[in-house]
Amino acid sequence: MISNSSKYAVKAVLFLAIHSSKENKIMVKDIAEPINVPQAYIAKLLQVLVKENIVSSFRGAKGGFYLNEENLKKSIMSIIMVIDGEEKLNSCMLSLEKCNKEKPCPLHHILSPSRNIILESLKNKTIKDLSLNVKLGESFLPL
Amino acid sequence: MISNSSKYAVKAVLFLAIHSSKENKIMVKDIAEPINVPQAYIAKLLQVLVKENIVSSFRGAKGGFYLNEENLKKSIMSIIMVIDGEEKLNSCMLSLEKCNKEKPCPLHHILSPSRNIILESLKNKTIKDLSLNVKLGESFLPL
DNA sequence: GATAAAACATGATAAAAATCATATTTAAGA
DNA sequence: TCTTAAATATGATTTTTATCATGTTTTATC
Repeated sequence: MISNSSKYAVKAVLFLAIHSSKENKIMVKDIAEPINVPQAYIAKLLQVLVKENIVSSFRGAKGGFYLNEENLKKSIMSIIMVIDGEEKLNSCMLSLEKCNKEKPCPLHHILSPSRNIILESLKNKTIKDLSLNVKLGESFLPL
Repeated sequence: MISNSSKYAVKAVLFLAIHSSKENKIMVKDIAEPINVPQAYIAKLLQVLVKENIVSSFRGAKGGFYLNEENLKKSIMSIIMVIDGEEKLNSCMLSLEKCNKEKPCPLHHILSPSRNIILESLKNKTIKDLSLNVKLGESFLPL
């Protein structure tokens, strides 16, 4: 349902949300190590996040990645959408193909309500929300 | 979180639950086609399900697959366990590695409750439960 | 300007998941 | 007991996902 890549991307973005700012850019190698993801791999993911306006970057010497206010307002869902694409997320869980309210598969009733709650949460929660959570000591990163 | 293989396995098992009996065995090719899964692929999955006592089979001419009463009592979870293994299911959703109640990742609070509901349902619902559901017209298979 | 430090772009490789193919064993029926 | 129909076993291929490598562009600093 949700790829490894998306998980990595979420980790990286939250790391940036907590540790970076426009004045304090962070370069890939200093993101990759603490979140425990191969550098070349997260570099690639960061590039698509930059292109999609979820992460900001600055090239050249003294460059690096950071999140601006606009970036911080993006939802967790938007990260996953950008990395995995919509179909993947919507065909998620166990739900078999072409399963919907009118013609539900045998698992639809069981999984759908929880699944919807999860999707809604991912849509509503912003990057800022979760980073605040970490700053308040209610959750932890990295793990 | 849950592999394609597991989805296929669940489809096949439910199909057998609805259409087979000890007196009416069904052979792979007559399972594969209606559930829309490659024959050789589902054949392999069925073999591990047989080995794990979730499906019954009979070799040779007039042979085929079917579910007996004992099989029907197995949970949906047990199918997934057998195909995907435990780790996969427990490291599921977005939860980052080594995330637990004591040291929750930033997504833990968001995902955990729904995730637990889903896992519990999968544990509690038997194959028979779901097939009954289909027989009563409350859900559909195949889709 | 020249140099160095960084992101960016692109493609190659490796590992895992999904799919296909083929040969072996078992049982029924003639 | 021979033939045929089925599951079973095993391994090969393909596709997808994850990872690695290398060259190019941009910017700060000397």
